Amino acid sequence: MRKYDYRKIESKWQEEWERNGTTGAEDDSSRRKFYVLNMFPYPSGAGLHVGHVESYAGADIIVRKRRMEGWNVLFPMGWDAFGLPAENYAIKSGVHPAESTAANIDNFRRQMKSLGFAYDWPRETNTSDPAYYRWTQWLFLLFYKNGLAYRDKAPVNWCDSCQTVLANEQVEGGACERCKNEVVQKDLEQWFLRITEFSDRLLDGLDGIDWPEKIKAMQRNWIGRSEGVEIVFRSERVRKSESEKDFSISVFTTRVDTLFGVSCVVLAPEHPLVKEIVTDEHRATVGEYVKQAQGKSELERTGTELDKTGVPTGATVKHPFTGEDIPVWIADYVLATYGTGAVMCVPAHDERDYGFAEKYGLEVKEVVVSDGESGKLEAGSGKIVGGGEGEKGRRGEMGQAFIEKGRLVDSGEFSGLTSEEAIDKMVEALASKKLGEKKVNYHLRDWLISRQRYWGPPIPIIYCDKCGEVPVPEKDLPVLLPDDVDFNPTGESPLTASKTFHDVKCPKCGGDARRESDTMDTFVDSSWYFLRYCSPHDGEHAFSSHDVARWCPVDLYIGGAEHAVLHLLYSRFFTMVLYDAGLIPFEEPFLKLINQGMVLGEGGEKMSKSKGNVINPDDVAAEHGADSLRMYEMFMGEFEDAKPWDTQGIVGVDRFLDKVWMTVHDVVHTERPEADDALDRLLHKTVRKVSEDIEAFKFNTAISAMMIFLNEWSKSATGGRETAGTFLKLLAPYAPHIAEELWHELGNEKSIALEEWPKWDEALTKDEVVTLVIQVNGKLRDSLEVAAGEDEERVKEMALANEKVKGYIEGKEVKRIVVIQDKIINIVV
RNA sequence: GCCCGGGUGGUGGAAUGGUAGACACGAGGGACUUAAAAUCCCUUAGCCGCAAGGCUGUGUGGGUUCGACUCCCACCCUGGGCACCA
Repeated sequence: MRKYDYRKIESKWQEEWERNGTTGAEDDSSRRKFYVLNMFPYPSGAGLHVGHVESYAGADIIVRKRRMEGWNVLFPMGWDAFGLPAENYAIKSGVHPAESTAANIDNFRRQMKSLGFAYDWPRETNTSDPAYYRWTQWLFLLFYKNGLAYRDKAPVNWCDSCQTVLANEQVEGGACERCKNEVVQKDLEQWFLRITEFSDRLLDGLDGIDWPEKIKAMQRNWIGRSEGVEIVFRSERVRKSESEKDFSISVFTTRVDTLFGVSCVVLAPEHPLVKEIVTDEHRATVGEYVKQAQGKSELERTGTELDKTGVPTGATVKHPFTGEDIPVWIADYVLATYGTGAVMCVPAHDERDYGFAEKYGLEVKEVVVSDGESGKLEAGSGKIVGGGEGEKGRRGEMGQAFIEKGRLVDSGEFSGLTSEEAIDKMVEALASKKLGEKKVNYHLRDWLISRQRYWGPPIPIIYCDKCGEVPVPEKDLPVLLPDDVDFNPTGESPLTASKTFHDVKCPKCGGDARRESDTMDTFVDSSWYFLRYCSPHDGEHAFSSHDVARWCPVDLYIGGAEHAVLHLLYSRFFTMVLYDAGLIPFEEPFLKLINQGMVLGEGGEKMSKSKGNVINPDDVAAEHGADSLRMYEMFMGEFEDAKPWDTQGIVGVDRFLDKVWMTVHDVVHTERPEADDALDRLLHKTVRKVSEDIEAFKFNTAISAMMIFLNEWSKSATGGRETAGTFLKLLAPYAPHIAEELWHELGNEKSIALEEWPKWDEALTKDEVVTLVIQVNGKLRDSLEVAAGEDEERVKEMALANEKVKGYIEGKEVKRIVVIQDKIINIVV
């Protein structure tokens, strides 16, 4: 049985706060601003998840405390409302995505309000609202005008089950991140955003922002900057027939120092030179191999690990230094999309090359870079031999290639140089022959934003037979999504089915034209939503530069880590583009990022429908109240760690809140004296602990401190209205409803959310009497109660006079006494 | 393979060089009650001991230090991310 009716007081105060606009940001530039943002949710049919609650409650606590401290805080919420699930639901049920999305949003909003999150509701934003996506389209045109949006035919990722192309970032291990279906490569004409132009800025910017190292590392890896050398291998071939022309192959390598170990040059099967260079003798086998490689999915090609396949082309190229003939092969372990689509194969110094060379019995050149200890590769076998003991033997066992740097051997004029020196010298030598130069490559690809689906913002482009690609004039925005469409996916956008949409007049020449029928990736919507919140009702601009300059960048961004190389990378890219366009005065959108830890099921496994271990926050709130739910999630463990749900554990928080209720009521109804010295000191300690812990996101230990205080206070006969008021202010960010109710029962009129955050007196957080631990040789033997700040000599005397201590030091020589003031004394004998 | 984390009671977790296990759950015992619920009080790392007390203990093995969960080295296990990027 609960001690109070949380249902009644929670809904009462939620209505009251909404009526009085208690939680809004103010248009007041005289106070310090603070912009806290939760990643906005996709409003799914399943409603809010306890993981959402974790994230939102953490942000809400920070926000409420900062507001009480006098900051002008912006804390908005909105909906990432476009996306596939709504469309898939429409295919199944016939309900229009706009309709199901609106219903889901209503449910999400109801849930959020029922949990008392202090969002600035008048700023609510919905990406599927024409008033929003009009500006998403406007931003696309801005990119287009600046040469940052382009259409290109390229091999792209296609998901057959979602019936659309995907960005590289949306492919996980060769499968669609959404449906886990295998992704295939297709050559299609698609729209791209030129994110690669920002590779270095996206990389460098990471150094200046306060984000988890993990996310930064993921972005660095994803951008994948790699410095190396592009080497040109020339054919200089002796022509056997007219069809055989001279050619040259560029390869990219980060290890030009191993150039004297090259066994062959390997092209990706898709490399454009393949058809040109293959000799008549090998044309059939090469053609067969290329066909077979293209039939393989990404998953098959990358899944085979070290089992390399390939075929020779019959062609040869000249080694740039020795002039030796180097055979040219094709193999599908070489990626067409990275570097030049061709590599030099150096079996002695690269494990993949080693595997390839071994399989096909290619000539394996001996080690050309050595650490001076390792043995050489045994001619022909490729095994490292003659290593001897220790280091060398170990390396031999692990086999294969020596991939570290060292000193060059058997490398002509470069022999004897270190790898680093050799790289410089070789680049110089290659450059003078025009056979090579330094080159930087990136893993990052341009962002493919076309989607062959309905429920997204239409790409504002018109194709005219006469004028070609024509951007929709700004005055004609938004390009509205039509309603007369067939949702069943056919591989073409459902928008092509709409005649009213598809057939238009060219804005330039007035002739017959057709609209681009693809929509944009929903990640485009979410790349700028944090700007829209600053002036959500602006009908003239995507955002007001004035308001954005006031509120942005976002000071604190809280959300899941799953967006590391998606939303979090794209938003940074958008921000840089808008900065360059002179529209915003900053280059990084989110100064500090915190990832909440995942809330796991009771067994410690991920919550999932199939496991049947999903906890519904509505159920928990109905049974325990919103305050208990919020507070329990904060108490479960460290905010950033994954933690399992424990249905039994929440009663601890119930009991705590009940005890708060009883204790404050006792204060209200009896004439309790104000806190005595001991309780007052504990209160000051608690104020400090809670204040500091909130700033450090250590909500669990802040709650623990409040529990400790309450346990003492409820037992004490002292601690009146003043104590109660201070305590309730500390509690208010965590459990806003009960705090508000009791605050009013104490006789206050104004909302506790508008009160001032309590301060602590540093002197009162220190005890007058401290427990001093006595150790002998580092082992705990006894303790002393002494006045704080007691003199060191005096403490030593007391310790040596201690009866227990005497027993341990009797007959031994005291070598040293270590005294740490007010903490410990260690006697070394 | 590479890059981040993490390993502490029956459980969630505290403690970032100074009394390991705060706080909470669970469990055991007691009070109140005709009874139950609720509440309150006590016990709760392990081992030895009637007790006073002692010994052991933070994944494993070493090291630094008066003192190590905390710092250093090596290893084991585990969660997550990336992965034929040349």
